[in-house]
Amino acid sequence: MDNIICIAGPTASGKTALAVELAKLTGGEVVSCDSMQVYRRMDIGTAKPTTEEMQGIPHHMLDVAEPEEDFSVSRYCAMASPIVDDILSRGKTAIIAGGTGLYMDSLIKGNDFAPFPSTGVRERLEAQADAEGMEAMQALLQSIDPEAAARIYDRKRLIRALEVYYETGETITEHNRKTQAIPAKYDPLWLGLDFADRQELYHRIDLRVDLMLQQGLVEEIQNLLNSGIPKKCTAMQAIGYKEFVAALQENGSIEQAAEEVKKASRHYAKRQLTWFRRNKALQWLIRQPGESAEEILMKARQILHEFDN
RNA sequence: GCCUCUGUAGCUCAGUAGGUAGAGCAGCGGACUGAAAAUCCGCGUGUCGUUGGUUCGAUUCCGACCGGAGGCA
Repeated sequence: MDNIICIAGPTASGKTALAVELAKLTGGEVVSCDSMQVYRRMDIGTAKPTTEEMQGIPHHMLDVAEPEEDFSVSRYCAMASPIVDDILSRGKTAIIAGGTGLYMDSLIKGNDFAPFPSTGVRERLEAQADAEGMEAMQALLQSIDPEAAARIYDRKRLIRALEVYYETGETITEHNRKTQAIPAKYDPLWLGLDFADRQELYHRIDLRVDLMLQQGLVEEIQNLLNSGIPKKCTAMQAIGYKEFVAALQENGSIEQAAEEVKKASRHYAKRQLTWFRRNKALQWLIRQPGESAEEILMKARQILHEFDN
């Protein structure tokens, strides 16, 4: 097993704090695995760890892109993988913590991604989908990659499957089969955070959203808007941003937008759990009602200890 | 006190011309290979307020009672 600990879990489950504690314990460094914390000037709404929360522990993969930029899994892996290698080469533990399951799995597996299409390809497919309808696109994919057509039914993935074929001449099914055959790049210890009582998680989410508002989330968003950031860039799709942007620009109430943020966060937390649950190597640290973060930390230490011996 | 309306899923409400009921939201489950905080798929048993009556059969009709809203005094 490599000297790597992955900490997965839904939003507001305590990943940031546990990562720092384990880093202090093992002499490690934290590698954030979060698709939104990579953006600069988006601190409050992404719950990016503060300097105080970091407690002197080096954190990587935070503030590595401008909000106007398009970030992606492949870019994340290209940047994070050398960082992990560097930490390991210095004999330290890499603690990969975050809630973006696709990024985390891809980093660990060392996924190779089909290239992004040259300019215009995606736009052309989008236009074609608008003009001819999804059934036509489905039929098109059926003719070049029946296997993918059978399992893909949402627009985004359908278009991606087509563009990969047009760009590389290889179907997405072939591409995926090849990358899946490659053994995983790293062999980490997987830890997962969850709550026995789901309502407890949801309550924490509510509190966190209220706290973000107190900390000045609306001002942070106003600053981004004042800087002229395009509303439809990837960063502005973040939960906690898109809802308030809409409220600000359409004269909606902040209170109502806050409720929407809480709701979207609950849905998101569920999707995160669904993603992580299929990882059978992951050892869950389930927090029982009334249990403290310290008790969870103790359980984590126990698991680490077992693996050291 | 009287009159009218109302009580169906966690919430908002539909419906059954008498044969025990269904939408949205919430909630739950799932998928996921260069947008992933994105994108998409699936899941609806609940004393039909309580209690009598009519009926082969009542959530549905009738009565009483208990909530709620409004009106008149």
